[in-house]
Amino acid sequence: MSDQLHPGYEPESPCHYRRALEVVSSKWTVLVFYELEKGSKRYSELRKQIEGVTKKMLTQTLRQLERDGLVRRTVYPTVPPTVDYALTPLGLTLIEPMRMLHRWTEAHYDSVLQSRRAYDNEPAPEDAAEPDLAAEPD
Amino acid sequence: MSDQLHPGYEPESPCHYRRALEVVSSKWTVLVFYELEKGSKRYSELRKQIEGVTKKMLTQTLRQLERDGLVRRTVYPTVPPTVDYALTPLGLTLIEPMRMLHRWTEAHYDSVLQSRRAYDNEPAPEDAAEPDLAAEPD
DNA sequence: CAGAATCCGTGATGATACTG
DNA sequence: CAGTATCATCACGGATTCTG
Repeated sequence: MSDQLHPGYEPESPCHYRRALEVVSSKWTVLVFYELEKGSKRYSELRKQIEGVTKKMLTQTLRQLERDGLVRRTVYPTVPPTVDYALTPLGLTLIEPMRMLHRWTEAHYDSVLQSRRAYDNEPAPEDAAEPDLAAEPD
Repeated sequence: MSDQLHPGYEPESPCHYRRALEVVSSKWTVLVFYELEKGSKRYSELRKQIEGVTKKMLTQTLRQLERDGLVRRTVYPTVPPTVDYALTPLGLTLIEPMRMLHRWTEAHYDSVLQSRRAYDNEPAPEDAAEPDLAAEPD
């Protein structure tokens, strides 16, 4: 338990914007959420669905979500251990806000990418005399 | 190799959930957003409002937002440089989703904190026979 | 199967100093 | 005022090994 997901900048974030992200913004959290949205799943299930996640990070993410009361962990005392994860009622309330972000991305992510490309093509606006359109040849 | 603020797990996040966070989830991004929501501000203004941010991080955050097309940077050629930052129309569209998260936190953050405390008081559920209510006296 | 423990690289972040 | 540049740290996250 050496790894804590959230470093201790402050005991509690003063801003509600930050508090929300504090709960959600981990790399794998959203993906776990996305999977559990569809229903409860086993540990190995999650590992298969969430490509690229290591056991360590998956466990760590799930533990944090459990600690925050967003996910409930159920252990069945079978001979090979069986552990089931599901969203709690509290966790379910987060689905709506996350869907909002989801829809925003669907609607505007192209614009973001476009803006990034445009930005990356402008070398360095040291002298803003006249806009030079000859950025790159065709 | 050529990585900016976001680690290159993949060229572009396949999941819209993650894409949204890719844009928003930086530590200072939300705070900058929170300030610019009220109107355009100068660099030094932002530095004063956002406590604890260094010039480096503020610049880095603003540059990223500018690159993503969410913030517009305006330089006035005064003798002491004056730089103004404001949300773009695209940036404004992000306010709504972020408000959702904001409200979620206002409504449920107490539950999260409560859950954390409860979780931290349970030492180690090695044997889950019966729920022991005598965790620790007050 | 579902983790725990360990080692370790990398990169984000913070502090400081310099610039135009 | 509004940055840039450089350095140091340290937690995040990955890979591996061990366990019940």
